[in-house]
Amino acid sequence: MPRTEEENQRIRDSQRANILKAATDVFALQGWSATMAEIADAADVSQGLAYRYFSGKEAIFREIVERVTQAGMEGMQRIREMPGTPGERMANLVSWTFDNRNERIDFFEFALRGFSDETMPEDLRELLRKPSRNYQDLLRSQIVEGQASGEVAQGDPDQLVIAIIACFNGLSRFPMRHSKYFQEHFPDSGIFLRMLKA
Amino acid sequence: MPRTEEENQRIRDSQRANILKAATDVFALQGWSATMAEIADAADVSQGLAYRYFSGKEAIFREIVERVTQAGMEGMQRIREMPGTPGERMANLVSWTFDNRNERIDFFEFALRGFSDETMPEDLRELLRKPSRNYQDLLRSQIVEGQASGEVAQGDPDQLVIAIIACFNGLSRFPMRHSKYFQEHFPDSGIFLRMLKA
Amino acid sequence: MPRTEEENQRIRDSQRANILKAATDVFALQGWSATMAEIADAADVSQGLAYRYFSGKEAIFREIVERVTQAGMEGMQRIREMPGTPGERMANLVSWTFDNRNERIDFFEFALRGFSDETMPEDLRELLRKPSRNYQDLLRSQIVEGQASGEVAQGDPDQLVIAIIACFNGLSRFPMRHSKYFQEHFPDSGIFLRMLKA
Amino acid sequence: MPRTEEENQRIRDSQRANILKAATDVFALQGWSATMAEIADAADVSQGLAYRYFSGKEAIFREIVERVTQAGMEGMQRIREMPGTPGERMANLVSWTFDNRNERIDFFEFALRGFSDETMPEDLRELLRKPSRNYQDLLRSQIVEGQASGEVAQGDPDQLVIAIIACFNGLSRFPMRHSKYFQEHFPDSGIFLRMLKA
DNA sequence: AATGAATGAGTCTTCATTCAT
DNA sequence: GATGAATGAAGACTCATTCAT
Repeated sequence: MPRTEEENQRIRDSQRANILKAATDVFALQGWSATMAEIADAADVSQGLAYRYFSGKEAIFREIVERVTQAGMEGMQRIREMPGTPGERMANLVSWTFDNRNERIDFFEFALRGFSDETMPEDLRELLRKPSRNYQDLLRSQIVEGQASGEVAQGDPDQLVIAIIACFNGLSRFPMRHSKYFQEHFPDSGIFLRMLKA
Repeated sequence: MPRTEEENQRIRDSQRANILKAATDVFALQGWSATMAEIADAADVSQGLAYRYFSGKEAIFREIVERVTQAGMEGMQRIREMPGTPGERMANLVSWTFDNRNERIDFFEFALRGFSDETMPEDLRELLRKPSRNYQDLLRSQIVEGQASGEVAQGDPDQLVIAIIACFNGLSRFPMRHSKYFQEHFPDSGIFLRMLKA
Repeated sequence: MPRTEEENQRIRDSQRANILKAATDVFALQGWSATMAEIADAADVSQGLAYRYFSGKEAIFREIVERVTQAGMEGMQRIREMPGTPGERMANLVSWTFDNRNERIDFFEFALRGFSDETMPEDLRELLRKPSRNYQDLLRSQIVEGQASGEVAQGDPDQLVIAIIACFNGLSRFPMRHSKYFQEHFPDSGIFLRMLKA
Repeated sequence: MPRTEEENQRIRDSQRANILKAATDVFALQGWSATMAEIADAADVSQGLAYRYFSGKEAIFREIVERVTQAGMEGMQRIREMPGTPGERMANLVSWTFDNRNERIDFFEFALRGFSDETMPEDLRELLRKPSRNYQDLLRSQIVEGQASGEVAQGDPDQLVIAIIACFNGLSRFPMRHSKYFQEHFPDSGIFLRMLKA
C-alpha cells in the first residue's frame, strides 16, 4: 500500500534537512568549489535526489546562506536593543562576535566568503554582502556612540571598523581553522576588545 | 629582416612581466581557481602565448609566489636582526606587517592561502606553507620574549599569535579591499599593537 | 521507482563492454593517437560517460592490453608445454600465430606497437613490451632447439626470429586488413613455415 | 650590397633541401605526429622559414613521399623490364625489396604507413597508397608468371602476395627497427624467397 | 520518493599556422 | 631571406545538470 501523505511529508522534510546539513558542512570546508557529488555523498543520497529537492547547487547554497544569515541578523538585532551604555553594547557585540564562535562561525564562514571568492556567481555574492554590510553598520554605530561617551578609543571610527571586521574575517577563514592548535588557542574576545579600549 | 635580438628581448621581458602582473591580480582575487583564459585575457594575450612564456598555470603561480615570498622573507630577516628590546622588535614586526601594506599585502594574500585552499595542488600548497610558518614562528618568538621582558601582555602567547595573523589575513582578503573606503581608512598598526600591549 | 540493481548492473556491464569494444577497434586502427571523442563516438556514448566507466584514455587502453595479452600469454604457455619434437612445437607455434588470426590478431596489433609508438606514455609502452619479449623469447628458443634437432633450417636463428615476427607484425597491420580481399586470401601458416623448413 | 640572384637561388635550393632532409628523418622516426617545431629544429631553421618554403606540414610530407616514391617506382620498372625467366624476375624483385634495405627503407617506411596511420589526412594516405598498389600488382604478376613456369610454389597467388607484403611491411615498421639487434640480424632475402619456392 | 545512467559545457594544454619586423 | 612572437582550433578530462526507470 502507498505511504500516507503525512508519512511522505515527514520523509521530504527530513531529507531536505539532511541534504542542507550535509551541504553546509561541505561548503563550510571547501567553499563554493565543493561538488554536487560531494554534497550528495555527504548526505548519503543520490545526486538525482538532491535535484528533486533543490533546483541546483546555487539553490542549496542560497538556502544555507538564508538560514545562517537569519540567526546572524537576529543576534545583531538583540545587541542593538540591549540596554546599557554604548561601550557595554560595543563590548557585547564584540564578544558575541568572537566568543562561542562555534555557534556563530557558520554565519561568518559563509558571509565573508562572499567578498573574496570570485568563483561564486554574482547573485550569490550579493546575497552574502547584505548581512556583512548590516554587521558593519551596526559595528560602526556602536563605535561612534562609544567614542561619544568616551568609552571607546578616539580616532577614525572606520579604521576601527575595518580592524575588527578584518580580525573576524581572518579568524573565520583562518589557515588552519580545523587544527587542534587553532581550536585550543582561539583568542578571547578580550584581546580584540583591547583594540577598542579608550 | 628579423627583429634585432634586443628588440625581441624587450618584447619577451615585457610580455613576461605583463602576464605575471595580470596573473598576480587574477590569482590574488580568485585564488587558484582563476582560469588560464582569465589570466590570458587580463594580460591581453592569447592563451597559447601564455604557454610560450610559462609551462603552465602552476609555473605561473609558482613564480609569483617565489617573487612575493622573497620580499616577505627578507623583511622578516631584517626584523629578526634588529637591535632594541623584545617589545620594540615586536612593535616593528607588527608595523612592518600592517603599514605600507601595499608592499606586504601580496605576500599575505598568497602566503595564507596555502593553508586553506584545498583545490590547489599539494606542491603549491607546500610552497605557500613555508613562509607562513616562518612568519608565525617569528611572531611567536617575539611575543614570548616580549612577555618575558614585561613589554607584551601576559596570557597564552598562541592566542596572540592567532589574533595577529587573523587580523592580517583578514585585511589581505578584506571584503572591499579595492574600494576607496578601505584604502582611505586602512587601520594604523597602532590599533593592532594595542592587542599586544601590556 | 529506481531501476533494479540487476538492471543497472546489466546496463553497466553492457556499456562497459560496448566502450571497450569500440575502443579496441579505434585503437587497433589508429593506435594511441585515437581520441576520446572518437572512442565515445564509436561507442555511441558521450565523452563524459566514457569517463564514468574508465578513469581515462590510459585506463581504457590498459584494460584492453591486459585482456588481449592474457589470451596471448596463455596460448604461448600451452605451446611451451606441448609434447613432441622441437620442430613440431615450432610448427605449432607458427600455426597458432598465423591461423585463427582473428583471435590472435588483436594481441599482435596491440603488443607490437609497444616498441614503435613514441607518442605513447612510457608505462603503457612497457606494458606492451612484456608480451612482445615473451613471444620473441619463446620463438627463438623453439628455433634453436629445432635447429639442433635438424628440423629447422640452419643459419642465424635471430634472422629467422625477425623474419617471423615481421611477418606477423605486417599481417596485423596490413594495409587493407579489413578488406574482403585480405580476408579471403589470408595466407596459410604453411607458407610461413617454409621459411623455417630445413 | 644585395645578394645576386644566383646567390639567392643557391641559398633557396640549399635550404629547401635542408628542410626536406631534416623532415624525412623526423617523419621516418616519428611518423605523421612529428611536429613542425621538431622539423624546424632538426633543420636548424626557424618555424617561420619552413613556412616560406612549404605551405605546411602536409606539403612537406607530400614532397617527401613524391621523392621517395619516385625511386621506388623506377626500381620496380627496372625489375619489370628485366630479362630472364619469370622465376628469376620474381627472385630479383624479392631481393631488391629485402636486400640493401637502407636504400629502400625510406620508400617502404613512408609507403606503408599510409595504410595504417589513420591520423594522417586522407589525401596523404591516398598518395601513399598508389605506390603500394603498384608494388602489389607487380609482385602478383611475377608470381602468377612464375607459377605458370613452375618456378613458384602453386596455390592461391594472392596468399603469397599478402605474405610477402606483410613481411616487408613488418620489417619496415619493426618494433626495434633502430636497435643494434635488428641491424645485425636483418634477414637475408633468401629466407623470404623460401616462401615462394616451388 | 529515489536512483544512477547519461549529457555537454567548460578547463588546461599542445601545436599547426600566421604576422610584424 | 629570415626570425620568433602571436593566435586559435583541437584534445583530455571534470562536473553541474537532466532523464529514464
